[in-house]
Amino acid sequence: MSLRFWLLKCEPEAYSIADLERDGKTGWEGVRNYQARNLIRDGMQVGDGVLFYASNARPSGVAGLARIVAPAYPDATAWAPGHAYADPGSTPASPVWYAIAVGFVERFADVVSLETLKATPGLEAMMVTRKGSRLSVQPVSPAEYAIVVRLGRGRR
DNA sequence: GCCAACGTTGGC
DNA sequence: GCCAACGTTGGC
Repeated sequence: MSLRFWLLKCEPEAYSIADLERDGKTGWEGVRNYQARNLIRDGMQVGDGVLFYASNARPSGVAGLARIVAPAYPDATAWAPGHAYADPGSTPASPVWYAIAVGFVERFADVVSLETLKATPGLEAMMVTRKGSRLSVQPVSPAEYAIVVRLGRGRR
């Protein structure tokens, strides 16, 4: 199966591309939206490319690249007592929520801002450029991924 | 901090 | 199953 591409959103205050660079890889946990869950559990494969998107940032935008480094696994934070993302509906025997392991690839010298994404031909259909798109896990086409990588590396 | 857009919840 | 109320997201 050929590689797929994704956009993952996170607020830098919670976890930034610099944190991922430091850690090398991280568990992308705490997703509590069914559409996003389905993409993680059913769509992501090891080796897939990830646009690391910083939301609620100045500016918001794609801060770098990552890669899926392990298959999806049940999100144990759902049944961790007192955890901020605890969900009594999800149990080890019957997990509802899934997480994915993401590895650092590259940090862009400059964030490719949402404003730039919106203004770049070829990205009109990209979910993140559409008004009101709140999904924290989004599919990205190979062509869109290539365009954003080019923007991030400063070549036009 | 504001608030529009969206997803979820729950009464009926 | 409808839909109003509510909570959250996220750009600005």
